[in-house]
Amino acid sequence: MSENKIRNMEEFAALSGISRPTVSKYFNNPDSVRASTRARIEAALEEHDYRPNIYAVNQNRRLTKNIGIVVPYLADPFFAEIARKIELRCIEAGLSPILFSSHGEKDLEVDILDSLRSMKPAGVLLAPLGRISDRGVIEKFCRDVPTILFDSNLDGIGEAFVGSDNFSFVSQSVEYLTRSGNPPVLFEMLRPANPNANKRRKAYMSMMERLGFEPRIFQAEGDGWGFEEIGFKEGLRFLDQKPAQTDTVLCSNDRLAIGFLSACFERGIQVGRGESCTMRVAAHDDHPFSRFTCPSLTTVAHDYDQVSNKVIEMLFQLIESGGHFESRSEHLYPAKLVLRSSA
Amino acid sequence: MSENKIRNMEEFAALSGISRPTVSKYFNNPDSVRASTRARIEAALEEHDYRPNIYAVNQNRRLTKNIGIVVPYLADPFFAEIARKIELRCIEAGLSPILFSSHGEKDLEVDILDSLRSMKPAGVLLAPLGRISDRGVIEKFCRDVPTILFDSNLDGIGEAFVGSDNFSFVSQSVEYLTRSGNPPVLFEMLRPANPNANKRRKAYMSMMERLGFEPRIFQAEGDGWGFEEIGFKEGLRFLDQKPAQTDTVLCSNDRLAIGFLSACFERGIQVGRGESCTMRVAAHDDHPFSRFTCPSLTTVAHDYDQVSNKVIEMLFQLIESGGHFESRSEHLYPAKLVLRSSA
DNA sequence: ACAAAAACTTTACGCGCGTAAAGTTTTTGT
DNA sequence: ACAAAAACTTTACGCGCGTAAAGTTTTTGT
Repeated sequence: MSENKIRNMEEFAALSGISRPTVSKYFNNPDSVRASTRARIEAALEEHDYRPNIYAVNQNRRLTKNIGIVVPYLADPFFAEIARKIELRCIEAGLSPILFSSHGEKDLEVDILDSLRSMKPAGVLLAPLGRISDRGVIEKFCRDVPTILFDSNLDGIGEAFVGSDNFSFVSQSVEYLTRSGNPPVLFEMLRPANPNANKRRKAYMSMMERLGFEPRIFQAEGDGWGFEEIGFKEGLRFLDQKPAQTDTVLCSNDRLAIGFLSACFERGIQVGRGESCTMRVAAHDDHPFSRFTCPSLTTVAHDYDQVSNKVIEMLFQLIESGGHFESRSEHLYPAKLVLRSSA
Repeated sequence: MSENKIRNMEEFAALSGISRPTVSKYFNNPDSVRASTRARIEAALEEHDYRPNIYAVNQNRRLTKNIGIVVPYLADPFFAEIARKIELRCIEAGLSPILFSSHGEKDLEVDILDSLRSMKPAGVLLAPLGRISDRGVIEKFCRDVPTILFDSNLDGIGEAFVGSDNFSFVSQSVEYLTRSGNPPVLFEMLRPANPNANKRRKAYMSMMERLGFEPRIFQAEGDGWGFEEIGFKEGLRFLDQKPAQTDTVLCSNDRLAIGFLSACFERGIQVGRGESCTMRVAAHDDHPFSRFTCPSLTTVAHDYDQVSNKVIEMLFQLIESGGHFESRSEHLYPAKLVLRSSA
């Protein structure tokens, strides 16, 4: 590796003995040049380490190879995990993923879409905030930029939606809980940050009806993304109700359940299937920490791999189709019951 | 907002009635033009929504306004949290933060630095992987790109280091535990992913010596960033040792403790200060979930705000100094003991 | 061995901006 | 009100690349 720095493609082309337009062609697609010239260019690349100026490249391309990935709240390990999977797949495919988090704030989501728009990305994978999203802004964005929604759906927006099937989550948890004990009360947020929560409530209602039980819902107060805190505080309020409503609680998601379990512990209530236990708790999502709660949490798991694979597959299809699909499709993946100790 | 799209700054300048060089000046620094012309430009901006092409802008600037933020493992909520704070501060200051996660992989860290180098960032905030980092690559990167290290230090690399004082963590936890009960055994990883762990071990040794107790260390097997799993599995191994070593355990970090508490629960061991409890557990970091473990975890907290503020302050100083400091400085912030129920 | 096809070179222009230089207008300070 | 300073306009060039067009060399297939 010689130390003389190369300023631009012109200089590099001269050193490699290949003309600049051909070198340019190579960087756009190494397979588009003859094997012998490719070898010469790569030999020169070994010697001199040169990389095309990404800004000059992107200025002249209609679309870049950038992929915007937007999640609503990165401090939630669930999103960190799925973002990680998607990122790695993009890198493998020679694309440049750029990760953004809306941090639970509507304005920040708008700002992110704004700067994404000026980045001319080949595609955007957007998990919207949901209930509090500025629907108009997102709709307009999706008309300008090829976008696939994931995790939470906004009807009719984006080229496609990929996510888990909320009915599948709830049907499995309700079915299991009713089969193995008393029917569950649903513990959820009064004003959920995420539209999946609404779908889960509806699924709970319909499942309970189908099984011939009366649905009962406890709605926790509190806003924002501090679900554990809400689950804890409102869990205490729930537990302190007299008379006790039930011995079986189904939390809308694992993060609420983590707080709820903490409230049970605080009140000295033993949770689980054992004889000495007076409460059963289950939830949905299979959060990375659910294996380590006390007791470990019985939950229903997303199929991370299926969802992230499908997101990537749809993204590639979208890019090949020139950024637009004939019709919008929705892809829902079933969830898997994970039996642990809490119910 | 009229709908005719503006192609470039030339067109926008014409519409605003101001010459293009002055408009360019405005976008670089709105305060550098007369108030009256600024008003005219901003009036036109209201009407026509135009934004300079970032690629053309960045091509011509020696340095961009991009700030690279690199963390070792984003699925760890601790890093998600500190990244969030730093990101928001950059946005406030008119910079463009770009977040990367090494996902615990050496090669990915190298790739990230590689692509950051070609992005001509005004500055980079790097929390390196640590023990497994390719030290040579990072050293070379820091010579080319103005970089501030945070969270974990690499001696002599980067323009400055900002982080928490590991000795402060351990001195407070050990002091508290010895004062209120039996001296603690340190529960740590045999091959910690992070150099902070080594500093904590040394601090533990010296604190125990100073207080006149014999240091005892349990080293958990296992590699990678799945700390909870390691804490759980090796926690079981620790608890099953006969004879029992101690009733007081100090985990090197909270994520190990989350797994360890789960192991205690599994073995039916009651943890806490109460009369019926047979084990005390404490740790370090004040992980976002530590408030919701069962029992809630006594730990020592990073001063997130101080650290992230200082990181940002040093970044701004670095940019003003033209990317280089006269001498490398290290800034360590003391931690704060957080008493909860586990010890 | 030959023609056709493919891949290359040479030349040239354009992308959308930063920015320098020279000249003009507006503002500032007394 | 006046000169000096500041801010502007006009003109022009450069950044590092993509890419088109015309001409040349190399490869391919028979």
